[in-house]
Amino acid sequence: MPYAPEHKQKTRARIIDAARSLFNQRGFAEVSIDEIMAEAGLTRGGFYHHFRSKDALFAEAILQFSQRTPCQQLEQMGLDQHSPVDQLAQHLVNAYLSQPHLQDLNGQCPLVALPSDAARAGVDVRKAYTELLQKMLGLFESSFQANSEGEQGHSPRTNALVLASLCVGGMVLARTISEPALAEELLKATQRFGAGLLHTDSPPQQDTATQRRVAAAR
Amino acid sequence: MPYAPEHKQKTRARIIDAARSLFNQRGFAEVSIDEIMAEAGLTRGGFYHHFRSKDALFAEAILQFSQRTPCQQLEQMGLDQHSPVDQLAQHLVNAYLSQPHLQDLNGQCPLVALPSDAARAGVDVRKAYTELLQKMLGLFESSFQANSEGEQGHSPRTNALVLASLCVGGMVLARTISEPALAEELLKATQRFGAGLLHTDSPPQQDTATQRRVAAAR
DNA sequence: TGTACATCAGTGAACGCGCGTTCACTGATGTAC
DNA sequence: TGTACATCAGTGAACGCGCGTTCACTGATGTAC
Repeated sequence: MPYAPEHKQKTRARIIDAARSLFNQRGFAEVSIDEIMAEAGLTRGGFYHHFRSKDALFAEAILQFSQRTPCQQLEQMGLDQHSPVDQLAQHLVNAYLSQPHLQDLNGQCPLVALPSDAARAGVDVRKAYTELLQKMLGLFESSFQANSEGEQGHSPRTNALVLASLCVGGMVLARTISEPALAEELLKATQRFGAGLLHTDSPPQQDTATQRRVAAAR
Repeated sequence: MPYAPEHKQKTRARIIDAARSLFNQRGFAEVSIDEIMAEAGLTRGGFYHHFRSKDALFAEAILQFSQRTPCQQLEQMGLDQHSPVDQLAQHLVNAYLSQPHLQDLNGQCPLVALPSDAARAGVDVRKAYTELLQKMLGLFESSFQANSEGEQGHSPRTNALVLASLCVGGMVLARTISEPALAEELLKATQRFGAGLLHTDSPPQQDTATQRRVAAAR
């Protein structure tokens, strides 16, 4: 048995990471297997020892990100499962709809980077994409559940679906348009609205004093 | 002067229409110039008599849609500029976040069909994409202006940015995921939330009776 | 402890293919006489 | 009114190129003796 058993796994992980980064930056169709393998420090020929096809690698790349989502990164940074869940959601929304995330082509969320690529890919890719969305929804939903105290607003599930659409939609539009000022406007508006939704479950009714308090708390 | 002057323009429009339809269905990189020309009833060679490059055609295709947006279609269907503007916005949101729009790969809004394609294209494409978004924002903003009567909610501009992000984000996610049930959930949730936002400017506070009234009105 | 060996991760040349773009041409058209 | 002509929209073969994938191979590795 030549080579340690983890050797191939490490190489495989390196290829997946290179693929995720390159796909995020330039899209699935625009990146070649040659480039991915070179980025991973290898040559083209070995690719099919690790993956069935380029499409299979695409699915793996999204799955890998799904397991390293900002949620987990925040969790690892001191917020364990028993700390108030809404704080985690709030941090995620703020980080998601931020200039750093807008600039971070390499590390950005695939939900934003690759929506139309994934929509046209095979079912494995779309399943991975769905799994990533489900994770985001789960986090938001439990945050709304923890926060709603018999109020008359929408259900936690509805609010979670709305907040996820807001995060992805705001960022997708900001990414695509050609005017930085409008992009900034989009991020600010969706971030503020999302924060209000999470904080009080009734953002449009909050007065400006509340808005100022929310802003200061950040 | 052979051929009537409008002859070339008609051919050009036919090519643009074929391109918009094919790009919408399969993406920019996945559709070849051969296919577009064939769809328009022509052969490949003539392409460069009409367009500088494939990228230039992409920009034209988005611009063309921008001039045939659902807003205008609704406007042409009896709602002139002086009728209550919020009705137009309401109709647009309902039509946008609907199953028919989800199924209509051919005629769908490019904001939804081609976000990551456009994000990686040249500046002309991104400008066309921006123009399309601006039109949507303009419609929403004037609707919120007409509807807000000194309430304490967000500004019309913020609400418009949020509603546009919601429409695009909800539809992009619904398009991409692999589970029809979740897609339907996304459309329902974002549509209901968007309707509430437009109708009362304070959706999360509306009680279930109000929700039922809004639902019945549709 | 040292050596021969079997394994298999990684190599790089080659395959067929379809792409965007170019170009010499053709032939349908409206105009001039 | 009829005909020769200049125009230019449209044709289709050809170009160079890079892609995803295959395959015979090579050589670094851990194991068996």
